[in-house]
Amino acid sequence: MEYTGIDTPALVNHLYMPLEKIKPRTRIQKQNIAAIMDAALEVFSANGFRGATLDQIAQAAGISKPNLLYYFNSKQAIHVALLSELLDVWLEPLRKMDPEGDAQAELMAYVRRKLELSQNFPRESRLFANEIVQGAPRIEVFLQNDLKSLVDEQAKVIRTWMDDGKLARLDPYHLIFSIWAMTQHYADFDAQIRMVRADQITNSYDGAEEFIESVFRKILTP
Amino acid sequence: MEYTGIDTPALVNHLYMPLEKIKPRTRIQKQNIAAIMDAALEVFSANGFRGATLDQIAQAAGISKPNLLYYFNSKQAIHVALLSELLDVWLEPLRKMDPEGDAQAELMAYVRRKLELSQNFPRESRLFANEIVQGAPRIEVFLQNDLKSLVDEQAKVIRTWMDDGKLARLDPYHLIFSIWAMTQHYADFDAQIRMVRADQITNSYDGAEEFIESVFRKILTP
DNA sequence: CAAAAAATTTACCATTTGGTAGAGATCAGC
DNA sequence: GCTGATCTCTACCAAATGGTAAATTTTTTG
Repeated sequence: MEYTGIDTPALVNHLYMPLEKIKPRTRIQKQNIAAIMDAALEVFSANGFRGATLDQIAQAAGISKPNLLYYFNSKQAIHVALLSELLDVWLEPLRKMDPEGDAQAELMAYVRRKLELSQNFPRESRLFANEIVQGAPRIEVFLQNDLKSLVDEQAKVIRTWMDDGKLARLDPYHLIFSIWAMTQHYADFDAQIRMVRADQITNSYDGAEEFIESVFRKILTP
Repeated sequence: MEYTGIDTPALVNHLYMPLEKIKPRTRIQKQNIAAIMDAALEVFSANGFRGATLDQIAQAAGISKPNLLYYFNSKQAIHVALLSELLDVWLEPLRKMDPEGDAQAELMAYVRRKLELSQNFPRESRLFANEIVQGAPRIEVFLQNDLKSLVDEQAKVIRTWMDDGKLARLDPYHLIFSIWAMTQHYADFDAQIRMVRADQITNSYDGAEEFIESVFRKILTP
């Protein structure tokens, strides 16, 4: 997910605005902020917040550390900017699940979109994984509010579907968690999968779609 | 400071890792090493290798940093000792799966044992999660050897069972990965689950066993 | 109990790291 | 092509961090 220029925390005359969305105004800002965000994604996702260094990020972005700190005035600021830019995209598939649509088709589409997302954006997946494994200290508020209400809402939808006999009866929360678990596993534990299957496949996702689809089709069918 | 090779240097006259090979000889050694390992598990699992500091570990263990370094001569050494002490325990359930036993019962028992393990030892689960998400730099060799051959072996067993019609036909590797994904998710993403379900449950594992068992029963039944 | 061995403490050190100051260079708009 | 705003560079700094040296205290053992 490359930085698009939309809703990014920016720095104006060395004033840090934590979650304010400010459009970069100049060509150079656009360019540098995009480079920084991409570099930060790379470095944070591979090392976690504390494991990442500003020097690494600056180098990956092709600028100097002080210059990096001209755009984001702290390490936290970059991290927060990254996460908040990403959270929306990450939840879109779940949000898109339509109560009016066909129950099984909607859920299978969710599974498929979620898998695609983690396949196409494994670094983003690992960025979140790093954050959550370590207790989600920097996105706590978001999880408790936005994520929680979305999940609650969609769990209700799923429960209605089950009540109507359109899906096998299962705990909706655990169902959602199992979708997360199985789709993200391939991105988050990519290293393990590649090492275990080194002689058989080069891409962790090989065969994953068929497997996951068949699993969820089986367990969702009433 | 950070090096990736395996270090075996000894402190004073004895004490080298892995811990299994260490024979603590005195009461004090036994006590302190146990305290250090527990503290290190706590700190590493919550912060990752790089995010953990020796000061934190020493404090959690109730000793001074130099004293800590009297028992383990580097941060790496503690980490390696921890991981190698744990790896055996962690793989035991998979190893225990018996080709002669009843296919479904064996696999369901594996699922149950794996879930129990991550439920009873969530810190251990997160220790591995941290390590693998970041590319498994310090347990690469183990994954490529011990883990790989065990998985290959048991995948063969599972395939035989499927050939004999005792299980539904699925990719054995993906089946194993899905077991890992679903059981570990509750430990590794505990923070997320607790925040999403803050008003409903206090323990992430609430309802997990029933759900997971019903899922795997469904997908394994031919 | 005395000597040897083991354990702990105090006092350091070199690097790394996040972050700053401020001078100088470059750019955009008139 | 001038001027103010934006951008980048050099030179730093203080705190944190992994680790060491060596003296001192405690424990074990003959």
